[in-house]
Amino acid sequence: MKQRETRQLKATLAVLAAARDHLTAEQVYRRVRRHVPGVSLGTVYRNLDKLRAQGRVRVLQLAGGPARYDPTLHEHDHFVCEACGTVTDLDLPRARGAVRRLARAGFVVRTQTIALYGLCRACAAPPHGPRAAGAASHPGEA
Amino acid sequence: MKQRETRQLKATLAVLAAARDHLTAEQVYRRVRRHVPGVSLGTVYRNLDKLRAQGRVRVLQLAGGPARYDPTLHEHDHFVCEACGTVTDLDLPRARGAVRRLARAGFVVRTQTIALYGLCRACAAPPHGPRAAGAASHPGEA
DNA sequence: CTTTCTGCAAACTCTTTGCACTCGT
DNA sequence: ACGAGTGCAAAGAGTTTGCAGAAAG
Repeated sequence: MKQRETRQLKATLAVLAAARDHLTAEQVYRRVRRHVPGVSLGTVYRNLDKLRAQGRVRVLQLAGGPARYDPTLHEHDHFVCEACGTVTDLDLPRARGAVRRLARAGFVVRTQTIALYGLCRACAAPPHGPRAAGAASHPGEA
Repeated sequence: MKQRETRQLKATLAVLAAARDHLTAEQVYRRVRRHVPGVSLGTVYRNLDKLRAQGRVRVLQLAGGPARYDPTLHEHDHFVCEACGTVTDLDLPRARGAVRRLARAGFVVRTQTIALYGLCRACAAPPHGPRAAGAASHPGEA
């Protein structure tokens, strides 16, 4: 029942903490593999879920795509570029009044996620055409 | 290039329009099958996507689960019960100021989705214990 | 008739899991 | 030594797609 500090778990947390973007499980896997060459993707998933259960990582489920893991713990919001897939952190004002009203009506509100979808600055005003979806803005992943 | 009004498409739209909840593709499939017994799930997916592309249906991608199709077209928000899975419509105030600021910074904001997660009234104050996840509140699905 | 759409089934993506073995503690 | 953690590979959910034939216009 007691948590162990395995190399795989430590490396996973380190990768997430070091990343300023919002990595997918696959991306975390590729980076963890640099430090722990033999890791399996299954283990990365298990550890990511463990970290989530402990509240050490947040999971972002964005429209049509793999889950993204966010090491930033305080409640914040996201802008998702539909062209290049980049996720940008935002700090939007929360609808506190409405939440309080729900609470009074008997609901228990645990989390609130706000996501904006559209085109990021780079893709909206392309000097040389918009970037390709997915990889373009995060090269050299291996 | 021209759209056809097939029985399958008509039935799919009718099912969505009649549903006051937020159906998954599987649920739409089961209901469409009542009217067009031979439909395939693949066709339902194709038609749902067609409707989405035409802006006749909105797609809700909620944390860890299948996509849900929402016939309500105006921008609105959702409360998701983590216990029974029910999705409730909300109308929260939008962060218009922040969106305008983003637009001025060069971003193109196309959609904004707000989702609250927690326990609905029924699951928060259970007279006879909380409902089981998933089916409990939507029985009789055929 | 022409062209889009359909049913079927296989393929695909993302994620979870059973099992035997490994490694923290 | 004990048991949580691991690697592997297979299974699982959800969704997409290629193809030959059906059917809308």
